[in-house]
Amino acid sequence: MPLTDYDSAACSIARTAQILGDRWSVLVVRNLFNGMRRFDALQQHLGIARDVLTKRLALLVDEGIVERRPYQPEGERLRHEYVLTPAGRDLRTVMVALMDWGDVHRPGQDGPPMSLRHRDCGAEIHAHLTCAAGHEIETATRAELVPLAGAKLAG
Amino acid sequence: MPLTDYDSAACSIARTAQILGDRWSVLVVRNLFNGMRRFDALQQHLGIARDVLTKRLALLVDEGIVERRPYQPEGERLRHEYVLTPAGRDLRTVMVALMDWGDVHRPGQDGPPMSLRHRDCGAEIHAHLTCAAGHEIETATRAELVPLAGAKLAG
DNA sequence: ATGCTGAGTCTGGAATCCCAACTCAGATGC
DNA sequence: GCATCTGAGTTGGGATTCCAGACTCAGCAT
Repeated sequence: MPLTDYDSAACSIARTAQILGDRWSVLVVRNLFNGMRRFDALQQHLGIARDVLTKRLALLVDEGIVERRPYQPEGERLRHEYVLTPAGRDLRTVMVALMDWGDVHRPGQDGPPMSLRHRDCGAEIHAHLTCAAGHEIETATRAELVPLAGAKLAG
Repeated sequence: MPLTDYDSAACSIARTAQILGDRWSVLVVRNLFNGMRRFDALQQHLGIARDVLTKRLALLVDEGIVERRPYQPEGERLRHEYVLTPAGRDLRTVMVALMDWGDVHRPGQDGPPMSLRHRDCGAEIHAHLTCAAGHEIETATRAELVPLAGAKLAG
């Protein structure tokens, strides 16, 4: 049975893309990774419209990727900040994969703008594919997609 | 200098998200990875509006991710098919990272729908992060982002 | 000549997006 | 007490984009 007979929606890529698949979600998550927590900081740094940011954050909170957490700075009233949940932090592999691709294929004039380093040893961090047997999977390495129990037929 | 002083657009994640950051692009690329090459097949399998698919494919071709290639099936007239370029195939790490996240955090009732296997050895393929010194980077591992020459100040 | 098919293009209405202005609550100043 | 400021949204109107379905077009088949 060809893979194309399986329902496209029953695919983890589709489910993830449904959450992250818009112009802003990925950038919001990236800034949260960088420690930015406040609404106005996100809004100004990204240049996103305020109402859109409100909706994106609400969606990310609904999806369990972001937590809206109250806090009160010294001598100010109670406010809210946005921080990644553990599920959100698990998106780091996705973020690094996106960054790696951009570094190689859209480097800009002056080369890559940022480098992600392992804090313990200072070496650069990159995303890559390996199989469970430990083989490195390069771009040209052949792979095959095998349907499991969770697969559904289309139609 | 805090990271937030750097221009958000001068970021490889932003550049990549600008191309892949909509509801459909990622799914189109996924289907191209699965060997689907023809317009109508993509349109029907994804349920995407025809004009939107036309625009997405044109954008992916412009960006060098997809090649529009003429071919002529036996006894039919000349047609076009869409195939990934080497830059497009480099997106596999991104796709697998998205799939891995979905498998863990949005598994569906019956578990993950698909498994990606190394064709040579049959073992499952996953995306992960390692530093150049060979350390495995887990979700909780601390990392830091270091500005390079390509970084620009905001404003 | 007529029909069929793959690959689009066209059209009108729905949904999003953007920008700017407005609101609201509590802290601060006078 | 009263006006002001600030962070975090909410609201309103116009511009884009999205969608579904109808239409087009080229060449093979009958």
